[in-house]
Amino acid sequence: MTADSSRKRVHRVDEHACRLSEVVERVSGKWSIGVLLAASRGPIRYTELERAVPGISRRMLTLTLRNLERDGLLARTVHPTVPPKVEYSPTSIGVELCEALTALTDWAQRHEKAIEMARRAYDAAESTEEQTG
Amino acid sequence: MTADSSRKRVHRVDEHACRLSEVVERVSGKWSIGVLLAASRGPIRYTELERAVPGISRRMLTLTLRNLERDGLLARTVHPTVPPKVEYSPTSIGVELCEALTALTDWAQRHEKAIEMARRAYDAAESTEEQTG
DNA sequence: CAGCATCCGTAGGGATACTG
DNA sequence: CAGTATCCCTACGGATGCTG
Repeated sequence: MTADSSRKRVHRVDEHACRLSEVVERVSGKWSIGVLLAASRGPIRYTELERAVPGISRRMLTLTLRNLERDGLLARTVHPTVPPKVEYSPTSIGVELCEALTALTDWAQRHEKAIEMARRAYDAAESTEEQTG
Repeated sequence: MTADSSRKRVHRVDEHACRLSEVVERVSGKWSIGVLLAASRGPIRYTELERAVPGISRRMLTLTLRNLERDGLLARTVHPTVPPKVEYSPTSIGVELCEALTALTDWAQRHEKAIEMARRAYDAAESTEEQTG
């Protein structure tokens, strides 16, 4: 911490934040994580994914797959047979992303109790405030 | 990889995916990352945040701060002076989260070119398909 | 089987005027 | 200064019928 840096340097956070936001947006959305992880196991078919990600609709499965494919995280392979067979596999950068995401999973596991308590405390404080007013 | 695990075990992905989704949801939303990182520098005031996160409205700044505070990632300190002074600081788990997020930033930095190319390739393929049809 | 097309509801977010 | 309250709008996502 230099004398200069104490002058409230807001800058430089931006590039970092921007890059990070893009990654997060990539895996945000209600189903992206589920689909990505399910497909990260190796080749998996459309209908298998549908069962592997409970509650997802065909529409959302397709949309999510297209997005992941577009970003190069998943590869789509069509086998020109009848009936059609389509398989989704993780790409190398898709696998790497999953690995990077484990840092978040670890964090979540370490602090899930703390977060739960923080929420309870916050909500409790909110409702007592209403009583006071 | 045991013989058993080759039997397309879809299960167990779920817990992992679920935990992960919750973390991602926590930092998803258009402004969460920006605010979190800006505040992770140490105590910072409301108006300073407003400038540190360009483009954010008061409404969204407040909403984002409340969410981060509720999850215990940020702490809010009110100094009962006039004019009022409110400072936001990262909590320990907030700091840890930022550290965990660097894994994603690294990934993004390593592959930003590849992603860009994947997108271009995908979009190009899409538009040529339209021509063919 | 693996999608695409359509309709529709909700929640996230933008702009901004007002206030303790 | 540090918010709240209000209005509005669009993008995400759910449900479902159709098709190569």
